[in-house]
Amino acid sequence: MQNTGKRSPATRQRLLEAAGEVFAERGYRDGTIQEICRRAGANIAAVNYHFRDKQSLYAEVFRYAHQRAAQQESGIAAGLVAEDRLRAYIRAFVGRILGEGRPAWHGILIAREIAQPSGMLDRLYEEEVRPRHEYLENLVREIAGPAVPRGRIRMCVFSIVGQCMFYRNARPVLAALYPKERMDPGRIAEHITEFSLDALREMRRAEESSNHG
Amino acid sequence: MQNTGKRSPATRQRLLEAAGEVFAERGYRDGTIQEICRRAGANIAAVNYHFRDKQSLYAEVFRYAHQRAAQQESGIAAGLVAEDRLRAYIRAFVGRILGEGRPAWHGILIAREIAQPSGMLDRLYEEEVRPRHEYLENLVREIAGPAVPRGRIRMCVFSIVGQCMFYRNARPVLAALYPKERMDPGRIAEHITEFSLDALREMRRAEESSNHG
Amino acid sequence: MQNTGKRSPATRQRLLEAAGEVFAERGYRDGTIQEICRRAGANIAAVNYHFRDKQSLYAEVFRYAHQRAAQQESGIAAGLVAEDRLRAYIRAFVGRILGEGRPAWHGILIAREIAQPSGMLDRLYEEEVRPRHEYLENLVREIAGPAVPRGRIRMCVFSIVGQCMFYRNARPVLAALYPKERMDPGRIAEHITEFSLDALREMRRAEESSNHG
Amino acid sequence: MQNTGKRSPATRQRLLEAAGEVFAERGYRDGTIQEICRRAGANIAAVNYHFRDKQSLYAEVFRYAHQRAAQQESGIAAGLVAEDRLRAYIRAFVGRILGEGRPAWHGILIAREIAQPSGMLDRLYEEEVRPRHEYLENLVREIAGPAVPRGRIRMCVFSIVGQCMFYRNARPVLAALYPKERMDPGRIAEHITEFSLDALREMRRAEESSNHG
DNA sequence: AATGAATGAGCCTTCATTCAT
DNA sequence: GATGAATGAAGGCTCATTCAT
Repeated sequence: MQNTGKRSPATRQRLLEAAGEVFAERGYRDGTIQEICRRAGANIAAVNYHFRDKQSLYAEVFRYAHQRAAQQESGIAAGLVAEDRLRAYIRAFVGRILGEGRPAWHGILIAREIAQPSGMLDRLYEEEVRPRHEYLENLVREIAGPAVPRGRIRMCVFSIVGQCMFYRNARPVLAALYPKERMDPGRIAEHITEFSLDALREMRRAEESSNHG
Repeated sequence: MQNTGKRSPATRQRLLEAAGEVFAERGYRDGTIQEICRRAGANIAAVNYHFRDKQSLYAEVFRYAHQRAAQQESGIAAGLVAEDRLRAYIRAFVGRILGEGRPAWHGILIAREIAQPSGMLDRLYEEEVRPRHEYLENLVREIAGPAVPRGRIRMCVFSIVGQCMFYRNARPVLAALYPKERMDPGRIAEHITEFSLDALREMRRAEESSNHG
Repeated sequence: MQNTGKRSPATRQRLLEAAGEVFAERGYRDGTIQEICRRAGANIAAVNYHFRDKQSLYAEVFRYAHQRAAQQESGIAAGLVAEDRLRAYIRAFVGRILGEGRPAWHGILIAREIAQPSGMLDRLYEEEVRPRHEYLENLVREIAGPAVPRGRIRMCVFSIVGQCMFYRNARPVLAALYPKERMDPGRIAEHITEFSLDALREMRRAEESSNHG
Repeated sequence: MQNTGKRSPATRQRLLEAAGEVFAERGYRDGTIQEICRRAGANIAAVNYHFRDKQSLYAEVFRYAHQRAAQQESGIAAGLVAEDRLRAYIRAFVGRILGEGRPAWHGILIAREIAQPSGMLDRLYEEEVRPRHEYLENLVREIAGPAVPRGRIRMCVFSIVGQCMFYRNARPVLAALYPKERMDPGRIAEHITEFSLDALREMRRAEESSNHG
């Protein structure tokens, strides 16, 4: 019916893209297989044929998105000083979060899963979240200095990530509160970087003066 | 069957409490009326009897929670200097977010709504979120100084709120990544306060030196 | 739509009767809930409301049929000599098997379950089959005499039950092979009784002569 | 994927064998084409390719099984006296029923069809069942004598066949009721033969005495 | 001759909602 | 005021079948 003419050898991929969109828009439960198949131009039984289950499709969507994201993220900012690497990282993070990346629904999906975990995130945590946190931990350690205790470092990472994620999670709120303002990823990233660098530098200063004094 | 004997004039309230819990745990769609009525010890038709709709019940739950929260939140920290008022505010915010407050599900519900808005938040935004943001804006303005432009001030508010909210949204992630660590609201609030104050003070310093220099 | 007018307080029972018929006619898998509800004049969701599951309904049908059968079967043939009790038993058994009893589908259902056990028969075996076999064992023992070994007695019970069940299981075959003949339960029961008594009496004679000789 | 290399001209036969097993295990409706093709190592479209239908495959399975059985069954017991021919026949029948024959699923399939006729048995009845019944009728006539009326003879055949079939149909029941006992085809056949011969001989005696007296 | 991707019908189940009591 | 039996719509899933290759 739909999709007449060619044979579309990549129904599976179209299903993944459609499922990503639908799940991002409506959530896992509200996103129906019918809608997914409709958008993919496929039969209603296509999901069950290519993936086994709605749930398996959901898991596969995450794997697919992660894979696509990994293809895009290149070695940004190799060989820069720590502060500039932090700046680059935040810029990329905020950019991706505000929908500049390719699979626009990836971030939304992750935010959803974080708000209402469905149990299929254990792998996601290890593959996506932990590497990021460890990368940031090293960066923050370099900037804040070796004297800052580990727990402090970690909370600084949380502070940075929290500032970035805020623009993802609170987007509808911000749109409602300040409807006129445009979200400029560059400006946001610049602010977060400055805000955080100020705090980290001050932390190093305080730590050093308290130790060396 | 349940609730024999008395007339239970407070069925309505028990339904609200039960609905709050259920919606917080399972979300709007996954939270079934049957479960809500079961927990409230009420008949399955009670929801449609007392409230008109599942949706109306949902809206009423928000109104109810806001009302309860308003009863609790008193005028904390009146008459302190700005930095201490910020400290007090963050402490209260983080405390409430980490489940120290009474209706434990209130914060969860809001976080859910933010992640997946169902359209009944317009009122919520105006009644709950905007006052908080405006209060914080004034605080940040006081600390950062009058020279900082408005957009900057606003983003600082976002940075503060983002740091706090992170511990709500990312709770399951953090529990998975760092299972051994305990979340201490006091320590967290202290860190966020210091981190933010460092940044704000530095901002004032930079702004003043660039203007007065 | 159906069932207008009264309120039909016994939808549950009508569902049980309808389910009994449908499962007997079509089997568990082929018997659809839709057909059951249609015959019961109930909504398609009625099965799920009154019973939880199709499977639970199926189990309940067996319980219900057993209960109805127990109400009917009275203490037939108390105080008769063994041979006449056997005659009475076979007559009742064949009569029930050939559909003279009330829930005509009960026997069919059991035959079906025996041909393709669905796992919910463990209870059935203990409650229905074992008592019958033990009753018959005692009867056969009385007739064949104490000298016949236990295994032999048991196989005689199987011979009797087998002859009776044949008219249930092979009904369609017989109807196809001998379409003109009518199945007369009385004549059948009389034949089985004579056939079996002849064999049992001969067994006693042989046993006694071989022992006492 | 499966079955690479060769051309597998015997796919059709493998499908028949697999279908026989699957239909015997699960029944017609529950036995899926997918399972059949999987076991036969064939493509999922193979059934619809080699046979037209699932139903046609089912019919073909019966024809195939009958053909195999016919190849095996030779002219047992030619030239014996009637009683010994009956003994031989019962022994062969019970042996086949208890799974000693080659296509183990053949008997199960027939038992299934008898319990739940699917309409494709008309041929089966004529080709398999009627010859057996006629053979037995002649045997019983010889043993019971010419004076016994035809209806009586026929019911004796039913008694014999019923005793044998019982061990097929009631197998799971017996396994549940008497789990320790082993089914010995030889002993069973011997019992059925003796039980029946006793009854038939007595019948001849009674008939003769009542007629000639 | 044979494949496997794709189809569409149909089933079981869930769930919010209504209605007579 | 409150109950609970009953409803109907909709979703996920299975499965036999078809079609282009």
